[in-house]
Amino acid sequence: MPTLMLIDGNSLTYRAFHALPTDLTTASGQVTNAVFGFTSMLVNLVRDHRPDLIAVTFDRPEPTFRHERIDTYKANRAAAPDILRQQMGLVREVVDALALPVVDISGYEADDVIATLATRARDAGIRTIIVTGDRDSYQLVEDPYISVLYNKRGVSDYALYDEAGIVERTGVRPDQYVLYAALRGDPSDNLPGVPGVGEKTAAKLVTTYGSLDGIFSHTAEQTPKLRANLESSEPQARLNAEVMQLVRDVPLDVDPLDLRQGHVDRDELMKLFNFLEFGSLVSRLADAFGSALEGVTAEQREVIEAELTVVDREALDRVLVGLERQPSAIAVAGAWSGVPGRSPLVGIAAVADAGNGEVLWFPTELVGAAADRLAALRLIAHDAKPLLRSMLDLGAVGGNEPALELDTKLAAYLLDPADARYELGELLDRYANAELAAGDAAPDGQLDFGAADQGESVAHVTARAALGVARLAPRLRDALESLSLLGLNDDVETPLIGVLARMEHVGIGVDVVELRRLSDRLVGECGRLRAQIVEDAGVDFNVNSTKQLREVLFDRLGLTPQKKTKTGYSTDAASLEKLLGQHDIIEHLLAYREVEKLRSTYGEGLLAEVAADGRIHATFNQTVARTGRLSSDAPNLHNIPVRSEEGRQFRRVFVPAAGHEFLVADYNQIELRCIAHLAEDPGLIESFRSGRDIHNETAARVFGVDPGAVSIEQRSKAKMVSYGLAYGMEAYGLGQRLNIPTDEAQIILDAYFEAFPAVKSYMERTVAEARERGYTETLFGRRRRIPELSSSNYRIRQAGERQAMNAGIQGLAADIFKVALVRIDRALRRASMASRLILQVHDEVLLEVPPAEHDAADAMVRHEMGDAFDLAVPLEVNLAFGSTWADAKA
DNA sequence: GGCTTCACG
DNA sequence: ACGTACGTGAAGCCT
Repeated sequence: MPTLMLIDGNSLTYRAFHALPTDLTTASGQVTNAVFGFTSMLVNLVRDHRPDLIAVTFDRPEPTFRHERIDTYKANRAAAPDILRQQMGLVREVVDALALPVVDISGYEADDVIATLATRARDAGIRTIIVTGDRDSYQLVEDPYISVLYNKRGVSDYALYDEAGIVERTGVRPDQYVLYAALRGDPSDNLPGVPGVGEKTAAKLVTTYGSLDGIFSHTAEQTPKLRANLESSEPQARLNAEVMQLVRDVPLDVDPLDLRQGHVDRDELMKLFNFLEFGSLVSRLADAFGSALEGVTAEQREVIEAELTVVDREALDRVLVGLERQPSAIAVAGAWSGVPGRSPLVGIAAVADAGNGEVLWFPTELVGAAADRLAALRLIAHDAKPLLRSMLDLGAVGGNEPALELDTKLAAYLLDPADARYELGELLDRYANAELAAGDAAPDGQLDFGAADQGESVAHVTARAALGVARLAPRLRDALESLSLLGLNDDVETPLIGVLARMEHVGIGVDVVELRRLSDRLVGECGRLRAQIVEDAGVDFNVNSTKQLREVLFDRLGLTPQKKTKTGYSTDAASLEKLLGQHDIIEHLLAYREVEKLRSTYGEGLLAEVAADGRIHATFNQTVARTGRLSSDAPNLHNIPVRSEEGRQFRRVFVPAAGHEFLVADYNQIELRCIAHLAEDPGLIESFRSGRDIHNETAARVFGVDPGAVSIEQRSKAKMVSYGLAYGMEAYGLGQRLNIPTDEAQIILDAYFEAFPAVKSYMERTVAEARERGYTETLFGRRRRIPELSSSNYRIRQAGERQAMNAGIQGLAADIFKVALVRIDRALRRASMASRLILQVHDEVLLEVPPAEHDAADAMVRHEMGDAFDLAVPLEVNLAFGSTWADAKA
């Protein structure tokens, strides 16, 4: 007996979508979780059941608006459909590419089409396996002709039901199933059941009475409660039965015997699978479809292997001349004895001609001599910044501007800044269908130089890395182009690498004596406060342990907990402040926390980072922040205290080189200006263009008073709303920060959005667009995936919406600032100035300026920052000079 | 390695 | 009924 497999395309796609994470995407950002899951299921089903005949059914486009609203029991349905809908078309393409028959009769439910085909097949003596995640098809089961392969959940959890299976699962026979289901209802189709009737009761009623009429004519035999429920639900149950009964005679012009796989166009199939990056599925195709796809294999996967030529002093000049004559970029990779860029460079591997040339190894003793000329080449590298920094540290790079053509790590970050890691081996796997040789990468993805014995193994690992870079670069360049990211990459991010490398290399001067003194003072103060706190508590405990502190405050002293964390009551500053006055310990704790933070992180922490040259050389990370911002570590120079007087002392220990002064410049209100521009809000734009105090202007509009009559409180409230705006703040959060009730905060928020209506619609528009696409985009084209937007968890989804609102704003500000950095650096070099960029802090730059360049630097920085980008409002720059970081403020 | 807290924009 | 402001990095505790 031939076997027909009928696959419910919509149902399986829907299951796949919810079983797999939406961060499953192609290099070009297309989410593929549902289409991948469906295809994988399809291949496995065919492999395992070998049907002679097969068809896939599709019905209505996707959950309609009406469905989304009604299906409140599945909150995820409301948020998910956009990126699910995108993939439905791809699922159809996969099915078409495999030349599988599609039965798609608009106007009929897929269920009814399946029921009709299964019935016809039965009449023709064909066995049918129905594959679906929809229980309605249980009613069709009929030995030996029709069985249901029910997708319970996920992509591999199935149950195959024959008649006995249905009885075992539900307690009723397939021909009784409609009756049973009518009593229970189906929330996903918005069909309520009889209250109080679950699996057991429904099965009992059905087997006892056999029909709706039977059940409803014997309600008197039930318990009073069930009787009442049955009687009040009778109309609904009868309606359910009518709706759930599948139609088995849909007018289809299809003969089950015609449902055979057609001729597969292998080129088309491979094109589609390559686009979807379904490499792993390709090898499974022949296994499932046999002769139709025999011989179809995935693109050959390359394991990177390299022969290397060790360059010696004698050959150095000849080798470098050879590289200098290369028409295309040279792929390079560096090896270090420790942290890349921060420890001694062991050597550099280089390969020309897109990886087809000799792989050259410049051992450590030649790097110094070669660095200047290597840096003058057009280079591609994976994470070029440490390499550039080491070349600068070697003192071998003169005036040459390293001409970076592509940084594969940076490119991968731009393609998907939501990713956690961008290690070479992972990118080769993902983008180039290649892999590093076994052992080249440690479990964390970093290159593994073996025993770091500076011998052969280091050279070989590095050589293979250089070759990997050569393989990867063209693929990433294509991916950047297809996402329209080449401009951002070539004009902003790649030029920035050298700027940051130089800033890291130069570092910032520290007055170590002063820092030591400051730190020591704090150590003493911490000790005194700690003793005081222990005395207040009446028991010795570790004040740094929140766990122990909780016990002291809330158990021993009986103070009132303010809010909870995952592990217990919170002891953070906001909670403690609410307890002020209730016990002396609170005041001392707050003081201790502040001083302890300064001591540990900024006192001891900064001292530990001062290098032998008396300067701090932080690392500026370009591939970390999901918004496009930079980050700083070892140490983090982005969070040096400024808000409190005590903390601000630390800015005094950052000092310019002898005979220089600091120039500090920052953008005024850049994020709020970005909001004004993006939202095109006339009121906000006008407020900024007036040049007057923005918070005062805002308060005047929000509270409907004259700008001259704005009170201090009104201004501070308006300021808080403006700050919270870019974060998607709600009334509750505003209330917390202003220390006012939530409903009062709501009134202020409402007034704000009434005064600036375009801001509100911008926020809504942004979230809607992000949900539809699965990612956000800045004006510069910087993308950020937000998979949280399709989470089934309301809280996570809401967080995703706030991220979406913020991404375009913080991201645009970051883009503008990066442009400013590149412009300042370029202006310094063009004018051959001695002033140097030292530091950046999101919207602030710090330069070291010799007295002779005071005025020139002032004018140049104002100009390059102010003109970095044209917004609908001016970019205002504050600028000041000083002899320490603390002094340089306007 | 997770959690809490807190420094900055 | 629930939770409630984006983005970082560092220190210290605890399992």
